[in-house]
Amino acid sequence: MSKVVVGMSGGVDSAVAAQLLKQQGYEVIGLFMKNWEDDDGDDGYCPAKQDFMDVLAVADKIGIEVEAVNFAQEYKERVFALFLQEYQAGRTPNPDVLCNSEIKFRAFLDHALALGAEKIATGHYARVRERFGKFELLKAEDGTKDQSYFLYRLNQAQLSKTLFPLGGLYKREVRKMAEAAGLPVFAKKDSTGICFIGERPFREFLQRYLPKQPGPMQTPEGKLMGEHQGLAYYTIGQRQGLGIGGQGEPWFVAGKDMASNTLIVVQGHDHPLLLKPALSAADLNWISGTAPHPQWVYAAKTRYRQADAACALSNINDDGCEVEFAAPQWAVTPGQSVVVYESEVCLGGGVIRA
RNA sequence: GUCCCUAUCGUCUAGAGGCCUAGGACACCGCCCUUUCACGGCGGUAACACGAGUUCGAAUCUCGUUGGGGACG
Repeated sequence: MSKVVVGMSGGVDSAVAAQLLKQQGYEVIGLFMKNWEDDDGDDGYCPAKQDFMDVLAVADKIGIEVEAVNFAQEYKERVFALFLQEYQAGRTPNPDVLCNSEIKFRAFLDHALALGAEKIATGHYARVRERFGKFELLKAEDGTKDQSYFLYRLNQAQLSKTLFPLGGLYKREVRKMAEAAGLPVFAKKDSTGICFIGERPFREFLQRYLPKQPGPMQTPEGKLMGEHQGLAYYTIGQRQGLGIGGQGEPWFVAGKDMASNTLIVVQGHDHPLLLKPALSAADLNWISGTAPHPQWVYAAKTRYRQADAACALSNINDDGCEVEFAAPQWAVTPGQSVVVYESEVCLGGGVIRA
């Protein structure tokens, strides 16, 4: 009987994942991670505590052992530090992408292996397929919940040890199974916000780490439209929080000039400066271990939950590549990830530079 | 310091006596969406500068006061 360690968050998804594995005859151990403790001194309730209670309740129900681990140190060093560094540089990072490759599928994986597990599992909606000795990352069956975007930084070694029990299921089925199995979290609301940190007023949160740095908000022509609180607090395509009222269409962030501490804003959702026909990416990761053929037609997402956009890759090398889209993409943002697909297969991707 | 124009939600405005318990857009707030940040969808708060008239009835007419804008000073 092979041993699997399941990452359990306290939500429905990981609960059902654990339950399915148990049903399938694995020796299942649940592992609860606490990776964020910056707020522990603050008053107010601690959601992590409730989550752990939920994990215990679920584990008790399906009859598995649970352990809690703390990777707060690792999270801070390998994810959060870079997160802040990117914001400071004016980019908009995606911490959850790093969290997966550095914490869930590294620190956590290592820990599980040390416990004698053969595999780890999570409640992610994605699939792994072994083909010709290689492991492929596939989109989830439930296209509306597909989370392969967040997993594009995984490699062969990581995928070879990973199970995604929910990959072939629809979210509503998962909830039904949870209810049928009597799992107490069957109706629990999906969690959102940065993984392990949670949903919160974002600007306020960033301000705890990055000081305000007010400066001008200008149109591309140089007309002063207002004052921003600090370039780091804004992202390309952002509309809310600019405070530009009055005549006509809404305003959006189109760019940042770090040198002059100026936020560039434009009016109208379809302003040309918000549309980019191509981008360049760096810090690439190809899941198969080798870069895809240039010139073929692929699909890519520039942000999570975007529709796939037809594109071609070129100038692929160790440092980066270029991605050209069939149709211009809206609000392509440095720091976010481009993730490349070939139909259902997630090939990998990189971090957008420009 | 004579005369003229103008004064509506935070902002830009619709409104030319009853259809206005004042409409829209943008902003703002909330909810939904969402394991990033955003986008998006839905909803909400909020104004007739003030006073006195004329009218059955005034945001709309008149007269003052106050605040803005104007090639005689």
